[in-house]
Amino acid sequence: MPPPTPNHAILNGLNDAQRRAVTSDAATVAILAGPGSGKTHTLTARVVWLIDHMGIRPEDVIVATFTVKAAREMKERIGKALGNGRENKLILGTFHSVARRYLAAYGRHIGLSQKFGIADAGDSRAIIKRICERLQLAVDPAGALAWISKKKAKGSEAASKSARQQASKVAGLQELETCYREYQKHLETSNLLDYDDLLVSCVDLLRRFPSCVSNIQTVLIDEYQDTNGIQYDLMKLFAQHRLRITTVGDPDQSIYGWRSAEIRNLWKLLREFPETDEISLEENYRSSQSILDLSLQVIKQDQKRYKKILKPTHNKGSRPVLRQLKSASAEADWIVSEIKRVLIMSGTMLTHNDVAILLRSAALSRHIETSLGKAGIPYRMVGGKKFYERPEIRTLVDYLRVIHQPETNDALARILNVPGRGIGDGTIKGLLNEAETSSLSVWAVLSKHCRGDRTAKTKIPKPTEQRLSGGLLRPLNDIRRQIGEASGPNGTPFGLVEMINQLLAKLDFQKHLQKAYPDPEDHAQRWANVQEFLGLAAEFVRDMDRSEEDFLPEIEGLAQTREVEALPRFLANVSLAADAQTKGDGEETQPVVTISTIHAAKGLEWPIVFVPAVYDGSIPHTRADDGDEERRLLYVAMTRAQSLLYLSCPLFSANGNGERNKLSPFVDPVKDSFMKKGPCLDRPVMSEIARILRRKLPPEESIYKGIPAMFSLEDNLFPVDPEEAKQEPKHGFGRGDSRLGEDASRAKRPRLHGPTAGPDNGEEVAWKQYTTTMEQASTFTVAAAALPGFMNVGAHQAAITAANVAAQATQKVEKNKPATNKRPPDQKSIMGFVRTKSGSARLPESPPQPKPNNPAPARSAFGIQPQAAPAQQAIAPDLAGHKLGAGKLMTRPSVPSEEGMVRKQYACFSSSPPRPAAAEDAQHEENSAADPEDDNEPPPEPTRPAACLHLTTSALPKGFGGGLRRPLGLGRENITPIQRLRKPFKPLTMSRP
DNA sequence: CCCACTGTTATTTTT
DNA sequence: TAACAGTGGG
Repeated sequence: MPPPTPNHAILNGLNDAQRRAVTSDAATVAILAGPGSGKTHTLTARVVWLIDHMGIRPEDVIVATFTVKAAREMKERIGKALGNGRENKLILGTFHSVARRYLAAYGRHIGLSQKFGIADAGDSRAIIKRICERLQLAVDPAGALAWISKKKAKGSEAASKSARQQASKVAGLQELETCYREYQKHLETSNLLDYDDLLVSCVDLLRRFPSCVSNIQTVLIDEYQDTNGIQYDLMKLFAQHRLRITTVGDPDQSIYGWRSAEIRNLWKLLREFPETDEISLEENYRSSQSILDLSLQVIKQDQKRYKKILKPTHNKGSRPVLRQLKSASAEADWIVSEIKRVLIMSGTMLTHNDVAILLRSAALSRHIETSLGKAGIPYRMVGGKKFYERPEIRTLVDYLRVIHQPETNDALARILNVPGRGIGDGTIKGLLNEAETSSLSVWAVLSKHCRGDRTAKTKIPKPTEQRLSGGLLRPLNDIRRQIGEASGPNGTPFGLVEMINQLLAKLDFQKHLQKAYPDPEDHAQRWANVQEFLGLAAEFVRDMDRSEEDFLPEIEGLAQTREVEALPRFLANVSLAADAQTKGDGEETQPVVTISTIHAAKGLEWPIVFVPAVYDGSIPHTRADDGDEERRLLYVAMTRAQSLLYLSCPLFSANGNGERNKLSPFVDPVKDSFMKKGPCLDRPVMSEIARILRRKLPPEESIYKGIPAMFSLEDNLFPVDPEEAKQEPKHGFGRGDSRLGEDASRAKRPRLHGPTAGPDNGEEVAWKQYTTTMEQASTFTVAAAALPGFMNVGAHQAAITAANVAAQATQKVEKNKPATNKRPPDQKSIMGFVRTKSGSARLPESPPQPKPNNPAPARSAFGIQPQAAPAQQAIAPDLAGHKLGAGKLMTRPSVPSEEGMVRKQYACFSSSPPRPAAAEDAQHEENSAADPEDDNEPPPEPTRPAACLHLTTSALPKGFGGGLRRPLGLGRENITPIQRLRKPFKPLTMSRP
C-alpha cells in the first residue's frame, strides 16, 4: 500500500527540534515543551506526518487532550493541515470524551447499560449530600467527594501508596469508605457514571477487551503534565497493541495537581519505556525577552523544579509592569485606562482582541467587568460559570435527561417542582427515599401513583397530583412517544430542536421564567439564554449529520453499539462541556477583550496581558495546598504575554474591613525587576512591539491624529504609590456600605476620558450579569480560525535553510551513528534523576556530551520506510526572498491561504511560526549583558546530559552559524543547554526496581 | 406541609 | 454577592 501523498510541507514551519519531534521514528516520544515553543503546532504536525507520511489511517490514531478547548483547537489545526475532512476520522478529544465514546460503543461488554448517563458535578454533590444525611455521616460532603475522586483518579498507582495514606488518615476513613460505597451503589442503580468513572470504566473495558483498540496504531497525548494516574493507565491501554505513544508537556505548566495530575507521569513513562525518544523544544517564539526573563525569575524560585531552558527568539521588549493600586476597583479602572492608552498609542495595530485579563479565580472578574462596561469596552468572560450550569438551562437539560432516562432520579428531583407545582423539599425527599427503599425509580413511583396502580407512601395532595400528572408525566410521555414513533424506518427522526420547542411550550417555560425572575431584564436575559440553547441544539444536530465523528471504526468480531440518536449524544456533549462551535463565521467580528481564568488560558497567547490581584491569598490562593502549583499558575499567566505584561495588586482587600493585601510572595522577591508604571509608549517602544508581533505600526502622524484631546499619554492617572494618596475614610464604612466608599474614591481619582467619566448608577445593570453567553464563550477559539496556515513565508525560508543545513549535518553524523533512535550511549536521560536515587540527590557525573540531533534510523519503529524528503519546496520566489532587517519594521508577509484570501495576522493561539533569525546578533549582546540567569552563569556543577535537551546547536557543524543566516532554532551556540539542567526533581523518591 | 422572607456565610481551578 | 439555612405565616 503506497502511502498517500507525503505532505512534507508540514515540516516547513518547524525548527530543528520540532522537526525531529515530528518525524521521530521511536515508538515512544516524549516532547518537553516550554511555553510558546510551538507545542501544539508540533503535535499537530506529528499527527499529520504519521498519517500522510507513515501511512497510518486517521481512524487508527487517538489524540487525547486535557481540556475541551485544546481538543477543539487541535482538531481545527489538524483539519487544516490534513484536508479532506479527514480530521473527523481521528479519535480525538479529551480523555473523558474519548473514554465515553468507547463506553458508548462497547460498554455493554462490561455490563454497562446501553444508555448510561453522566453525573456532573452537581449530581455528584447532591448524591453525596443525601447519602451523608441519610446515613448520618459526619464527613463533609465536599471533602468526601474530593476524596472519592482522588481515589478513582489514582489509577493503578494507588496500590503502593494507599497503605501508608490510609494509616495517616484513620479519622473518618470508615465513613468515607461507606460514603464511597453508597455513592457507587447509587450511581449504578441510576445508571450514571461520574467524570472519573468514565475513565475508570474505560480502563476496565480495555483491560478486559483489548480488541476494542486493536486497530490503534498510535496515541498522542497533549498537556501530558496534567494527566493523572488513571489517565496514564488509559493512555497505555489505548496504545496497548503497538505501544506507540507521543506525549507533549511541560512540568512548569502543571496546574492541575488538584485534580490529581501527576507530574511524575513524565518520569514514569520514561522509566517504563526506556527507549523513549526525548526531545525538548526550547525556543520561545511568543514573548519578548524581558517577559521571559521575569517569568523565569518567578518559576525558578521553585527549588525542586526540573530546570529547563527557554531561549527567547524575540527582542528585549519593554519591561513588565507591577502596579500597586488602592483598591480592586481602582485596579480595574487602571487596567481600563492602560488598555485605552495602549490601543490608542498603537494606532490601529492593536485591537481589543489583543488584550487579555487573566485571573486566578473567576470571582475576581466583577470589578473588572464593571470598569470595562463603564468604559464601553466589549469583553468576553471565559471560564468560570458554565453556560449549562445556569439554572434555566440546567432545568431544561434535566428535563431532557428525564425524557431520555426516566429513572434518573436526581434530575427528576430537581425538576419536580420547576415550574412550581406545589411540591416542596419534604415531598421530594420523601419520594427519593421511597424510591430507594422500594427499588423503584421516582418516575415509576409517580407514574404508578397517578395511574392508581400503587399509592405512594409519600403524601401527595390531590391537586398536586393533578399538576404532576398533567404538567410533568403526560407531556414527557408524549414527547417520548414521538421519539419512538419517529425513529421508525420511514419517519424523519423527531428533531432535537423540535423536541425542546415542544417541551418549552408544554411547560410554558417562558411564563415560568417571568414568574420566577420578576426583574424584566433578568428574565428576558434568561429567555435569551434558552433561545441560545435552542440554537446550540440546532447546531449540534447539523454537525452530527455532517460528520462521522463520535463513531469508532468497526473492529472485526466485536459488536459495537452505534449511537444514532441525537438526544443521548447531545446530553453527553453537554455534560462533557464539549460546547458546540456556535457560528463563528462572519459574525462576531467585533474585537473584544478577553477575561479568563488562568487555567482556561493555558495554551493561549495575547500581545497584552494583565494579571490583576497578585496578592497573597489570591495567587497563592488561600485554599490552595500546593504553593508550587500556584507559582506555576502565575508562570503560566505571565508566559501568555507576547509583548506587554502587567501585574497589579490592590493595596487593600476589597471586601474585608480594610485588610491590607500583601504582595504575592512569588512576585515580592523580584518586584524590583518590574517597572512601577506602564511604559512610555513612544515610537521606539511601539516599534518593538510591532516587531515582536510581526505587525506593521502605522505611521506616526496617523497615530497622533487618533489621539483624543486631553488624552493622557502616560500611565499617570493613578498614583504610583497609592499609600500617599489614600486618606479616605473608606475603610471606616461597614461592609454593607462599601458603595459609599467606592463612590468617594471614584470622585477623587482623576477622570478618565470618554464614556468612563460621570456619575454612575443606572448604567450598571446592563453588563452586570449574564454578559457571557454560550455563544460568546464558545466562539472563544474563533480567532484561531483566522490563523495563517502553519507557516508564513519567513518560516518557509527558515525551513528551507534549515532543511539544507540539517541535511548536511545529518549526512556527516550518520556515519558514526548507530542506526537506532535510542539515545546514544553517551547520553543520559532525564531519567538520570530518577535513577540516581539517594537522598542527596546528586547528579550523574558523566560530563555532558552533545548529541547529534538527527539520528536517521535505518529501521523505523513503524516498519515503514520514510520517504526521502524532497530537496526543495515550491515556494513563490518573491515570497521566499523576504527578509527581515534588524532595524526595520517587520512587515509580515501575507500568505495566501487555501482560499486565496489573505488571513489576518492576529493569532490567539500559540502558533507563531519561527521567524528567521535576523537581528539576533544584536539581540544576543543585549541578552548576555542583561540577563544574569543566562549565559554568564558560572559553569554549573557537572550535570547530567539530557537527551531531552537535544543539542540542536552543537549538532550544527561549526561554520554554519557564521556567514550564513542561521536557520531558526539553530540558535546561539554559546549556550550549552545542558548547563541549565541541574535539578534533582522530586521523584528521587521513585526508586527503580 | 408549603412558601416567602430574612439573616448568614463562605468565596479556586475543570472534566 | 450569591447561595443557603432558618423562621414565621398560610
